[in-house]
Amino acid sequence: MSNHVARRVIKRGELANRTGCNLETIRYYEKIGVMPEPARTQAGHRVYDGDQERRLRFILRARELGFSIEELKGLLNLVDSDHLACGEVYELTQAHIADVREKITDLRRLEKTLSTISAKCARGDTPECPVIDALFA
Amino acid sequence: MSNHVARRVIKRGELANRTGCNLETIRYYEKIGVMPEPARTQAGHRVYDGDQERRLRFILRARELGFSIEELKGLLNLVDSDHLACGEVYELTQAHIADVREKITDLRRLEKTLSTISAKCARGDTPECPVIDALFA
DNA sequence: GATAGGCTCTGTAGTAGGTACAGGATCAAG
DNA sequence: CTTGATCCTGTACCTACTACAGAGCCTATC
Repeated sequence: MSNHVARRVIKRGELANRTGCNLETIRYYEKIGVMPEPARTQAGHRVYDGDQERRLRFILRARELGFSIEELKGLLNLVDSDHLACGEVYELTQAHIADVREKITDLRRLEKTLSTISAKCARGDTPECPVIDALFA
Repeated sequence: MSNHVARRVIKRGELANRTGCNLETIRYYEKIGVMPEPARTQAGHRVYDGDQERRLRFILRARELGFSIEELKGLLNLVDSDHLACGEVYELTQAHIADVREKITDLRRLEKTLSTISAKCARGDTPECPVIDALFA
């Protein structure tokens, strides 16, 4: 007997397969409140519909783009609100871009320091090592 | 009465102050084995000497340069060994530089994607938002 | 209709690299 | 001798997951 409202619902394993998301991560997203509590079969198995699959893809994409869970929650609040204001999304995105740029700057500085140090290296078997010296300095 | 071998020893709080390291982090480094177990006063208070302060500075500097704790342990093993081979240090450093460069590349790609998406943004109060659309895509 | 093996459920523990307590002991100054 | 700073220990918390154990369920085959 098929449920009269059932239209293409899937279980957790299939959702994981279709989205490439780890099985347990889906449960985790439910726990932290970014995924809604899904419907259940009589036996208690979670069932997901197309909307929920789209939401999960949104979450995964945002995470892929480096949005933290907190930033993601901000985006989802906007998505979930009736009056989605593009300006607010823009602000969040700009803030995130600024974060990313800062990280890039930091890493570039880091790379330069490391390269400079390691360029001095004789690479020999000697106990004199400019890398170690630089770390001790 | 001063201990006959005591020469400029400090306690954990002063070590933290002098190095800028968090107080608890020192204990943590001891726990994970990158800092040695220090001497103790009769009351059980940790005391550190100049060598240990230098070692902590080394650790902090390596962490600042983005070496993971595992990488750091590798460096410390070399430092602690009798036959410090600069070549090995060089290898570890090069591997780390490669990691850093990869992170930079990833973040640059990310920044480009985010900038492209957000450049399309009208920043209006409209419910049409290219950022959200891009995330749902 | 029994059974095998897959799936799902729950709670909990582990990862990196720390940070932050609580509750008690000790130390130094007044 | 008291007060306040420092120290001790163990444990919990943080981010963002991931992995497991032990149980229950579902379906295909015999």
